[in-house]
Amino acid sequence: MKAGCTCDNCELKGLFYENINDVMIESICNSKIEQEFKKGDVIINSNDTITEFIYLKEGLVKLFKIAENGEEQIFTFAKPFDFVSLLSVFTYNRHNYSVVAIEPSITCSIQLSELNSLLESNNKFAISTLKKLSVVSDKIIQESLKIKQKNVKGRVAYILLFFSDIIYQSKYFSLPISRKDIANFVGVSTENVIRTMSEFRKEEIIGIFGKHIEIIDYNKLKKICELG
Amino acid sequence: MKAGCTCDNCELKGLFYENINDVMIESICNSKIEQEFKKGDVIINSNDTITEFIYLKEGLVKLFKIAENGEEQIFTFAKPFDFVSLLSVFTYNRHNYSVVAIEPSITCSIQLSELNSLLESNNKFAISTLKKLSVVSDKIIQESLKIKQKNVKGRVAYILLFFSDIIYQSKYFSLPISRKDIANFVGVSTENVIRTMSEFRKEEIIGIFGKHIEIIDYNKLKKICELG
DNA sequence: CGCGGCTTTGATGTTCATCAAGTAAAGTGG
DNA sequence: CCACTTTACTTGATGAACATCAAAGCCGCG
Repeated sequence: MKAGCTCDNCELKGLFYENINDVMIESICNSKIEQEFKKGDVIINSNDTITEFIYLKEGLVKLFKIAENGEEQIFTFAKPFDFVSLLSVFTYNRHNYSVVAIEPSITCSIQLSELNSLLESNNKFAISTLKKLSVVSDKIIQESLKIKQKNVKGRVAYILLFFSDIIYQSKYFSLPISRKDIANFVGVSTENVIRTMSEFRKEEIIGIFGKHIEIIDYNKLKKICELG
Repeated sequence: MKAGCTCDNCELKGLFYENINDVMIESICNSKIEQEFKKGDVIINSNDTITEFIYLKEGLVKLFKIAENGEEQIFTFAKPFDFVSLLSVFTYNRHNYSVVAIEPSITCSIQLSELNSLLESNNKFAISTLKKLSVVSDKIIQESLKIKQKNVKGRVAYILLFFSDIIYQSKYFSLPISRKDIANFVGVSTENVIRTMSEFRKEEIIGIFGKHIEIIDYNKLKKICELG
C-alpha cells in the first residue's frame, strides 16, 4: 500500500475497479481528485464541458434538467457509489443535466482522458461500465413509469418511502430537499405535496417536525403508495 | 463481397459497425438472423431470457413495461437502426421490457455470445456501444420530462408532431398505434386523447380520417405543443 | 354475421392546480 | 446581532382540467 493513497480502503474498488489491475488502480489513485461540497453546492452545471468522470463517495445529490420555462426538472437522486456523470460522459462533450448536492457530499473524479484510456485498454472495464450504465438508465425509466401511474397520495407516499427505505434506512429522517423539490420530482404542485403530507400527519401515518419526518404507520403508507 | 451476405448494403455498417474490421463483419454477417414481423407481433417478451442482440432494420416498434395492474406502459418507440434490445442486454439475463411491432418490421439479430466476444475483443466497439446506449437513454429521459410538463393538448400535439416530424417526415400519415396507446404513452385518458384530436379537427389544425392524419396547420400545432 | 375491441360524444364528478394570504424560517447586509 | 428581505411552508377557497361513466356506432376478424 502506498502512502497517501486511500484507494485501498475505498469501497469503490470492489465495484468500479473490479476489472482493473493493481497498476492501473495506482495510476488512477495518484491522479484522482477528491472534492467536498456543501448542501446546495453545484457539482455539475448542465452544458459545462465534460472534463472528468465523477462519482459520489459520500452524500446525496439531485440530478435535474432545466425545462424551457427555466424550471428545474429533477429526474433522479444519486447516492454514494453512484456514477454521477455516468449518464452524460458518453454522449457529447457537454453535460446534459445539472448535479447539486442536497447533503454534504464528497466526489472523487478522474480525468476524462484517463477514463478513455482505461476503456480503450481494458475491455472488461468497458463492459462493466456498459452494464452499470444500463442498470442506472433502467432504474430511472422504471421509476418514472412507477410514479406516473400513481395519484398524488401515492406519489407523496412513494417519495417518503424512497427516503426512508432506500436513502436513510430509517423511519426517522430529515428531508434533504424542499417540498418544492418533492413536488417537482413527483410531478405535483407544491401545495398538494404539503396538503397530502398534512393529511398523513392528521391520520397519524407520519409525523412532521419541519424537515424531520417520522414514519409512524409504515404499512399504511406502503399501502397508499401501492394502491395510489 | 460474399454471395448471400447483404451486410455490405446495410446502412448499419456505417453506424454500428464503424469500429469493426472486415473479418468481424463477415463473421457477423454469416451468423446474423433476419426476421420478419407483422404489425402486432411480439418481438421481445418482457422477462424472456436474453439470447441475442436485436436491432431494427425496417419498420417501427413500441417498447413497454407492464405495470402492477397489468397495464402496458409504453416508454418509447424505436425506428430503423435503433437497437431494440440495447436497454436490456447489459442488465440481467432477462429482458426488462417488451417490444411489439406497430408496423411490418424486420429485425436483424446476432447471438449474445457473438456480441460479447465482439465487446471483449474490440474496445472501440465497446466504447461506441457505450455512447449509443448513453444517447438512447438520455433521449428517453429527456422525452419523458418534456411530456410531463405539458397539459393534455400539448401532449397530444406532441405525439402528432412526433409521428409527423420524426417518424414519417410527412404532414400526412397513418397513425401506427391506437388512441389507447397514445393515451398510455403521453399519460392521459383515452377519451381525452380522442376529444383533443376532435377539437384540433374542428379548429382545422388537423384532419382525421380514421387512422389517417393530416396536419393542416403545422405552426399552430407546434405552438400548442410548445405552450401546452 | 356476430363478437370484442376500438372509437366517439355527452354528461358527471373528482382530483388537482391555482390563487390568495398569512406564518415561519433562513439568508443578507449594515 | 438585529432589522430586513427573501424564500419556504401552510391552509383555505375556487374553479378548471381531467378522469370516469355511460351509450352508441364502427371496424376487423374469426
